[in-house]
Amino acid sequence: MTFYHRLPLNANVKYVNKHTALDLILFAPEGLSRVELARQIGLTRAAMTQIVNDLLASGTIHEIESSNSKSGRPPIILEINPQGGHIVGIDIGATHVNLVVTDFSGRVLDEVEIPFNVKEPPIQCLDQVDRLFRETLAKMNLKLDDIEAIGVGVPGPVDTKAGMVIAPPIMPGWDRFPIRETLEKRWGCPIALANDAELGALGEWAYGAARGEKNIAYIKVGTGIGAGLLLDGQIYHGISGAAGEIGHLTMIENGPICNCGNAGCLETLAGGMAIARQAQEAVRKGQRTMLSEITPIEAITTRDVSAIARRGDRVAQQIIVQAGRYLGIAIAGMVNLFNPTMIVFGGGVAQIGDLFLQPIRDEVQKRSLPAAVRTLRIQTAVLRRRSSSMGAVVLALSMALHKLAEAKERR
Amino acid sequence: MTFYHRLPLNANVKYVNKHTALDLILFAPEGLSRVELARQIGLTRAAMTQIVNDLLASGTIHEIESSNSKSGRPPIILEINPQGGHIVGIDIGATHVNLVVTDFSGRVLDEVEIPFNVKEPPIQCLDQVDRLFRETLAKMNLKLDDIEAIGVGVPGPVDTKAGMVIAPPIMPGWDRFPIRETLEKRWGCPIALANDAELGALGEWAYGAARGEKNIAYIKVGTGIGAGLLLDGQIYHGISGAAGEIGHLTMIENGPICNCGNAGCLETLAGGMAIARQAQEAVRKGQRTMLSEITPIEAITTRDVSAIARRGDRVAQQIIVQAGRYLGIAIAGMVNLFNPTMIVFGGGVAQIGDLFLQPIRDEVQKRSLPAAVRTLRIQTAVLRRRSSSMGAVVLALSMALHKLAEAKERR
DNA sequence: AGCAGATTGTTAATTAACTTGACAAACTCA
DNA sequence: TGAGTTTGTCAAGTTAATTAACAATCTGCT
Repeated sequence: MTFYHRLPLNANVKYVNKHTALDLILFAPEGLSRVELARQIGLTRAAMTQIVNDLLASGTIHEIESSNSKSGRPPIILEINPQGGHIVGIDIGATHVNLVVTDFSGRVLDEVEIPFNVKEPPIQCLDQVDRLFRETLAKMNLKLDDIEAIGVGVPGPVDTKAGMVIAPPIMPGWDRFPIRETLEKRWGCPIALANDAELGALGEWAYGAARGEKNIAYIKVGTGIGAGLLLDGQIYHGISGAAGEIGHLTMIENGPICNCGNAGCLETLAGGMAIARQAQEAVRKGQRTMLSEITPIEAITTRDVSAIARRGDRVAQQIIVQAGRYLGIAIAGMVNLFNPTMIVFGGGVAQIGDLFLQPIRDEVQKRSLPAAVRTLRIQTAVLRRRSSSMGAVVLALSMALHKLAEAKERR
Repeated sequence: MTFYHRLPLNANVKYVNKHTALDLILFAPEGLSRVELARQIGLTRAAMTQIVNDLLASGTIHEIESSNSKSGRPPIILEINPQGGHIVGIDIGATHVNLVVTDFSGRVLDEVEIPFNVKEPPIQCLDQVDRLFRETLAKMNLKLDDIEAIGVGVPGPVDTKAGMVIAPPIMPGWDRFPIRETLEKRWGCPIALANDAELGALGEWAYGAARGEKNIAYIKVGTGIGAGLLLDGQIYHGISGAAGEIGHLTMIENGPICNCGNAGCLETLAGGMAIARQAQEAVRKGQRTMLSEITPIEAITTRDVSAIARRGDRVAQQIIVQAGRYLGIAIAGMVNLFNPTMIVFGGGVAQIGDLFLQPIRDEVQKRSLPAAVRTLRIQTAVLRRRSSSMGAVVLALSMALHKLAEAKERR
């Protein structure tokens, strides 16, 4: 069924069509011609000429030559004008901050990443992010004025309107802290705040493994586990921004105790924390493994397990495969519920690669509806550590572009 | 983020606004005035007068007087014209067929239900539905011509465009059988085909427990278990129509064998089949219970367990509570994933009531994110056995109305 | 080279849908 | 009874789209 999409309030037709065209250009990797735009939106070429002229006049887009044509006049390709300014994407993770600076075409001009601890007080944390941001700008000889918009991802449920996180499990000190307001005041620049997994989905959809896919899920497997959902090219947020919180699905009714208070949560079995803990337990039990070379035992990290597994250690491999299996069961459930075209795995643990991914694929293959599996692809993120910060760029860029397209429209 | 909704192809603005207005009137329980419509769509009153005149001229809607006004001229309330014709909604379940005939305002004029076996060949099944349909028309002194549209729900993943089911687990004989084509040929009337759980969601949203909710899930707990999702007022279908297939979520890794081939599926623990099976096992084990009064043991049904539980039998109660608990765990996962505003339980087993619902609520409360639980309501379907067939009516009615609004528009 | 055929993009005239602003209609309240 | 308020309509003006013709620029063929 298609109930007709409601136009935004104060529906101005040209407004809608112009911005639709802008979005289409933004997300077409190779650019679009006027004719192609007209076809996709359902307008005539004549109308599209008008709209495109508007966008050109505002400097939002520009024309580039093209040579590939089978017959007839070659189309003039339209692209976002990269000279429009700079965009910054910031991914605030549990244990790191990743920051990228791009131009308006999404090309990464610089990237930095620092270790970080989200459990510290928000003001202190944001100070640290502020320093990183300003240092990077200085290094690039950029001023605050050169930045048109900034996207920020955080690892918790976001209230987009309020610009804050609500009751976040892994960053309780941030509950209702006015993140967007604080940063906007500091940087004097429009800020878009979103959940990091949602941004990962958006990033991989716009620039990564999931280009052109219709319904995707991005699974961030780091210290914790979260999912970002993109339905029909839109972030699906849920009613209170808590959609995609798969880390606390109950996998074993009386399994290991989770710090959320329940038992047998997915995170206690498949996250980075779970892998490290199981490795430490294996050593304590005295199993024959290279993991025991690391001292003290508490220092064993997921990265160690991954490295040692790659060197052929059976115990380490077994831990990773088992984690993958549990994650696979959860993902299989998600596939039955969402029936997406693609699932992209990102975050630190996902970097382990096929050793981790294959048991996931196996379980999904085994446990999901054949109809759903047939149309499904499962892959790792191609933007790697940048998935979320590039998603933040997309969000900020979209914001900046639509503003630019309006701003100069006064005729 | 809001990427601007794309208008349908051949975007005719008036077309969109007219149909948006029509949908708003259709789903406003008490009707709407021109001013209210204008406010919701974002047009002026003058423009709305034009659009409403169009709809009035086509006979799609009609005006009714209203008296409630605080001050100023009382608004003229607009409603769907019930005289537009008749709509039929048919819910083809695994073990029954429910058929309702309504007028254009969704008022039920007649309802019939017969036992049924979906495992028999599709042609035979559709013959049976055809007979039921024609008998009911005859009884009501209606002719085929009086029916403007028919909605049909089936218990499997539907390819809406093709009008058939794809690889359905519980009705394998129907795979790719041209259901819509067959019925359209027989009845010479537009048919809308959809999944029964999706229709349940739609029905409860339009006329039942979930009116005005934004994101809802309808859980059909009958012989099997399936979910229908309504996200932002639209059926969420997934890419291959397999969204919401929660019956085969893995709940216990090495649990009871399911007829889908896996082990520990939700359906083996919480569906109608599971409840009956466990009751039979309890009697075989010689537990002290009223269930043992039923002979032969194989004849014990879910309905028996429900009835005996209501009379205070501990064993029967325990079976139902345990089923509710498992379902609750699955639903808790779904809540973390979807973050809906409401979950509505329908289907035969859900009719048990609070004995079944309370353990579900408890588990969800315990296992889902607090942010998601706070905004969530869990209830039983108010349309009872009619949820899905009323959803089919909504689908068919929407189809018929939008056609009617266009048909007479030639000026 | 030169022309047919194809496709893209533009222009001018026309049409359709919406807005503006004024006003009539129908109620409540003092 | 009249002031205040809200709904609905009307006529004129505005804007964004369509239609239809044409210019521009390529490929392919002879």
